[in-house]
Amino acid sequence: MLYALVDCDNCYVSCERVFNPGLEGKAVVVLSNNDGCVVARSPEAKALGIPEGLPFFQLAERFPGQEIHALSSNYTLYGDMSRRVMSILRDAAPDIYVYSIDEAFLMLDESPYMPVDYKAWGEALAAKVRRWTGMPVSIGIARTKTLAKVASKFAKRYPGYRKCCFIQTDEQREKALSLFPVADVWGIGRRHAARLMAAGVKTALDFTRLPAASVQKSMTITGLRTWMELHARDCIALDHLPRKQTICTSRSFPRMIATPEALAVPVASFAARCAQKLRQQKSMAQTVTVFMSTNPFREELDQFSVGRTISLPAPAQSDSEIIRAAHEAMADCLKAARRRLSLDYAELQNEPQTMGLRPADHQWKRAGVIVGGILPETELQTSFLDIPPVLKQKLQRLSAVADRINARLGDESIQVAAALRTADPATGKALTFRNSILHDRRSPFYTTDIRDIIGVE
DNA sequence: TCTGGGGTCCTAGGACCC
DNA sequence: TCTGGGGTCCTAGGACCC
Repeated sequence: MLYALVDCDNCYVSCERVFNPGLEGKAVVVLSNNDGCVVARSPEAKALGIPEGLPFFQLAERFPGQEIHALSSNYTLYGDMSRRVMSILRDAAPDIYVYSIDEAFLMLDESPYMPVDYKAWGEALAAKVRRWTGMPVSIGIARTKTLAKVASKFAKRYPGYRKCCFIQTDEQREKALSLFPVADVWGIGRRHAARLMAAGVKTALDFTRLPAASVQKSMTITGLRTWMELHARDCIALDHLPRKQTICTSRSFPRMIATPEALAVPVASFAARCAQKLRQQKSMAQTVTVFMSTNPFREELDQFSVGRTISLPAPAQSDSEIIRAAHEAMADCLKAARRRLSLDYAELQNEPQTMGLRPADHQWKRAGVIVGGILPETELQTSFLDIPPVLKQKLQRLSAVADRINARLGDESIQVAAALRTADPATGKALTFRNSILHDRRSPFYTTDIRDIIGVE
């Protein structure tokens, strides 16, 4: 068995360039939600030394006079481009595992009777993806997934590989690992890398020469698996988990929020989105967690973060059941926050100079909803603790109808009123939490909205 | 003024039971 | 004065990924 890792080069930037060739050869960055910080960079932007995660507002300060194109993220576009790339990969190999929006593992058979020149096969596949979608990809092929990752980095870095690197022999493996920084190995993160470097373990090859027992001791079984994979022993399983075990929707707010009424809107929106994801993967949840935190960058303000979990009376997947539980959990969170504040208040009363001062409410910067205890959707089980079965079925059907309308007319064409804000004073249009998120620099929905289709003049 | 989001896995340690 | 032991379950926190 061989693994081919197909990795899109600078995925988000490449998506933008397909439809805006003027960005070719320029320093381009794509920003997170609310245009918060840099999440993707073109090679030119990397060459300028722009770090990943740099707050957008520091970009102009840190790189004055540079021509840098900064774009809001357009996940609709990236998701659609990803789907196109993956469908080509699915034609190339029957067994494929989509690992993330920009990566997939292809499982390749090796037959002694019909040997395949996988190096040439990979080069042709990369060229085909590029020609059909405009997306540049790099392909690494090896006996384990960790080694395939290493190979793909070589394919990306050196044009001589023509977008495909095959680590075939032991000799090639050792050579590659001796040139590969230990910090870049899949599964070795910042913490472990720093410790290894300090101990003089600099390359992936150095790492493979450590005794297995000491690797397990300091990096648990997870680290040992990585060690074995680098020794060409296939041991990291990609669990084909069709259903996620938890589903989370969370966002930072463009401005901080202090009142429960204002917080209830995004929380309902997150809950509805979680419910929608549940229905998409044909699951039901047994618990709903809400968490929220203040702005850690505003050190002068009172800091607090809190999360509370509600157990549902029976598994649920409808918008209204999940939202109701989320609001209950949110109320618990706020109660805990208030308790904290009144403790602080009591302490303040003991200090003569602050006596009589009332601590201000927390200013929330970020919140989220997690649904857990996920079970496959089955026949509705009746439980005497649950809402009446007739009502439950009605709520299910209501959500299903909403899903169909949104599938046909676009997301958020119809939604639960609790996730709505007041009308936008300028346009009179209902303003949802989601379209209150800032994305001033977003490209058009070239591939998914007929109004945004590219024109030729 | 402005600082991302969504997951998984592993382990230590506490709660609880007998 | 002396203050069990072993098992299981759960959770929080840390580490990692993209």
